[in-house]
Amino acid sequence: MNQDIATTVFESLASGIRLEAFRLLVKQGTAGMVAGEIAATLGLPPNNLSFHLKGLAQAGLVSVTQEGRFQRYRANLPLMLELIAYLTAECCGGHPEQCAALGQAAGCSPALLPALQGQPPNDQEQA
Amino acid sequence: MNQDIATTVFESLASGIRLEAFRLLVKQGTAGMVAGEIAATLGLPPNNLSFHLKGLAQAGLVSVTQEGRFQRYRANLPLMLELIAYLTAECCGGHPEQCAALGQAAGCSPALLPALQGQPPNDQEQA
DNA sequence: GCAATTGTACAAGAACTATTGAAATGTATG
DNA sequence: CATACATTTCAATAGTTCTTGTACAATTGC
Repeated sequence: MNQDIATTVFESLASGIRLEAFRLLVKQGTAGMVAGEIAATLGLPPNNLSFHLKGLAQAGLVSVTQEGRFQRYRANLPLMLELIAYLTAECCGGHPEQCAALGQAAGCSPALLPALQGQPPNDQEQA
Repeated sequence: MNQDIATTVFESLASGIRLEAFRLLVKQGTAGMVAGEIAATLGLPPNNLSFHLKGLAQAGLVSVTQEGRFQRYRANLPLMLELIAYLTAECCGGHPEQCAALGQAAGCSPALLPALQGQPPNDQEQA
């Protein structure tokens, strides 16, 4: 993870259409969805959705697989985890207990946490 | 958390300048930094930085406190946690074990995790 | 009250992004 | 081989964002 990748990812999620498409794919998990399904679910013209899915794919947030004449899209969760780690790197200048005074967030994330906890804090490649 | 807030936050972090400013403030923790310090650290013209800090503040990612003639900025970590929860809401369609096959992310985030784990998965306000 | 310092607000131009419609690509089917 | 289907690509337009320079407001100290 570096600044370029991070800004690209954020830029990708800065559009309501791309954000909804990504969240929809997160919900589907490894099953993913084909382009037409996504367009129908979100009520969007296929060419417009294709434009945004392309952006998500270039940012690495989704992956694409061809299935006959369908294109199946899947969310890339590991990238999100890297991004979170990048954002909170060296957080609170070595006094992370300051960050612990929080009380929100839910969803499915608990399932993601073991992966986070298994790693000791380490420096990113920042200068 | 809703789509509007989420896109605003992502939009805020989609600029390299704002991303670096936010990460810098995350590192400072509750101490925060005054505008001039941030501008000097990032090597930016004060008016340009002010423009971007304003965007971060409007998105809620940073808070501002006046200290005499200084403006002290601090990162808003709880908002980031809400955002992460929003992104991963209902992830994998009720089969979150699919998400567990990850292995990355680090930094200070382990300190943030108890806050996440304390909550059972629940629905967001999406339709 | 006056000047210096810190920080923000405003305006203009260049660059970028989003949406739409039409056409093209590639795959399955009769 | 011809047709229908799923998706992408291209071109044009409209709107938005970023950067720079200048001007303004607020606080401090004499």
